[in-house]
Amino acid sequence: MLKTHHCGELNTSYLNQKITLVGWVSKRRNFGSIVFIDLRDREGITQCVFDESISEQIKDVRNEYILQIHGEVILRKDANPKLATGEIEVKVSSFNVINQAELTPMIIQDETDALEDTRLKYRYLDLRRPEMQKKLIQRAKIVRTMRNYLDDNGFIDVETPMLTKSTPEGSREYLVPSRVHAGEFYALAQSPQIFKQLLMISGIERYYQIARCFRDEDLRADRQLDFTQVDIETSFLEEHEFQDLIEGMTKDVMKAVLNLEVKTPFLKLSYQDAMDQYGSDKPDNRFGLKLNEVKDVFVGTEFPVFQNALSLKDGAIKAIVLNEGAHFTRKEVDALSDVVKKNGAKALVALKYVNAQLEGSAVKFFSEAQCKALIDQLDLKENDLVLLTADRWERAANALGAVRLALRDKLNLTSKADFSYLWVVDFPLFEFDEENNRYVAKHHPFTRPKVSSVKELKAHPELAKAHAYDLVLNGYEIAGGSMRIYDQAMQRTMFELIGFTQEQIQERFGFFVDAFKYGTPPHGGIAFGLDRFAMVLTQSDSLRDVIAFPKNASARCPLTEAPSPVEMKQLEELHLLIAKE
RNA sequence: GGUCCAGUGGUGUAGUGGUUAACAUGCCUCCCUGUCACGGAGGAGAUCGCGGGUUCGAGUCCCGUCUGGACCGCCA
Repeated sequence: MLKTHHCGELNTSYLNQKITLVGWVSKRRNFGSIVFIDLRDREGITQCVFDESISEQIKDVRNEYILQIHGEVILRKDANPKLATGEIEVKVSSFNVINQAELTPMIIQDETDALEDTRLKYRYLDLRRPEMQKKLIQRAKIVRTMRNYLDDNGFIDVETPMLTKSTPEGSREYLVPSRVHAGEFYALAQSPQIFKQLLMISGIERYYQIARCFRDEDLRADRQLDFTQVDIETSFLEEHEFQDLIEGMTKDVMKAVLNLEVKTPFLKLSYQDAMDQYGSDKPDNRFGLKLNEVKDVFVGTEFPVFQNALSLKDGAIKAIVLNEGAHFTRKEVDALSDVVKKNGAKALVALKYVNAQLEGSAVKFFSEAQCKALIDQLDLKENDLVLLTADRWERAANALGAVRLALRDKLNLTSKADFSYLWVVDFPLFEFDEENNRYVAKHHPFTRPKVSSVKELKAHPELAKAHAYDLVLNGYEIAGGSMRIYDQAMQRTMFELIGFTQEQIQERFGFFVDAFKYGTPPHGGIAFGLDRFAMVLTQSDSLRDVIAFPKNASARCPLTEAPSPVEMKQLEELHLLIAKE
């Protein structure tokens, strides 16, 4: 037996026992004739003491060597309350060096000073850090809790193909050339969407899968090329029944992982309200600074910045009031103005309310009545800062919503230890793609419209709402789903409205449309972004902290150096040629 | 595709156009019997990402390029 205990379990109840531990040398403290070694494994750290009878022998032992130590558990002279094993130590009688280690390129402790690039290159060392191990363990606990809940509620875990058919709609796909069929390609699944719907048609009724998905899009701190979805689909449930089920699962996860009780039901906000109040379809509602609509106040103003919004049917003038914000410097306001511009709106107008008067370069364009109306409507207090953006409704709301988040970060208005869930519901069914001059499905083309008939949908597609819902946690979309269309005519209408010809429908989704003919149950589901969920629950800043071997922001793996060129022979087998640049 | 930020011993940072590039940590040697971020003495370790330019003189200014990060577009 290599070891009798692990490095996190010994305490005073083991006093005087002879034990054997194996672990990595985390730290040496050398006092000449007495040497302390912190021995580390995945469960924790135990201090081992080498007294004068043996200290000379470990003179050459270095950090990250793997030691097997035999010894006796004894009480410490001075306990270390920071360690779980801090009341005891092991008096070493003998030891073996199981393996040596070269000097590591980074320090293996929680407070590492290494940059992420270095950490990813030596990920196997980075993952030795207790903090990283804790995150992986918490992630596993999230998955286990979700599995248990779903298993207990009659769900069946079914695997669906990763190599599947290309459906060039939605995100860009990874194509995989077929060796057997020259010139033909699989696509890596962007999601098991179609298969899980087919499983409903098969009568599986309740399905889930921990599914790896692949999307060839640019990465972000909260986006990876391949990521994990907890994919769920059910038949015969109403939207609210399904949401209740998901809330129950979320509650279990919070209890199991963080020992937190969360209150259900979660708040439900319509897309319209979320945008109006928070300027986001994934609002962080842990703090105030809600948006106000003040277009009415400025009707008839000469102020050029507001003219366009006032003339547009869907124009809006949105305002945020920041209490005690009047001290903001020009530079600070300019930084917020940059946020607005970056998010697509034209300009940010800043007004200060001091000495019971509005101040700011825009004020000269406003009538006294307009100023008074603004002060009343926003209920301004002395030293308030008012931030205004005028544009098309969605754009103005979105831009000011970004300002709201910038203020959150600047003023530290939230804590990562606070968790707030909400649903965003009643999304528009379509959005208009100006580039291609057509409607596209906001969620996806299988989403059930909230309309009474095909006729109604055809008459006013732009007005239709969707049976779609996003679960939002602290400003992150952690899950998204919908009730699906189960009517053939409705599904065909959806495809037509987003501009597919009959031939295209047949070519891309023929098998799917065909399946609908044979008794499709009402169904719907959701997909959790597991990585993102784990990121928020572990209070991490980046998805990369909860993925063992992630890609970096430029879609490379610094550890394996993927992607890489391949040999000509491989390309030939796949019937491929690389075009010269 | 775009915007912004960063690149200096192993690691992480400082560095106002001017001497031998500084600090912390890690590493090596020696000393130390109660440390736990141990302490003390000494030491090694950098062609300042790369290329070009301005200048008497560039880590510092300019241009290009590469790498990394954040964001916008994109992510049905």
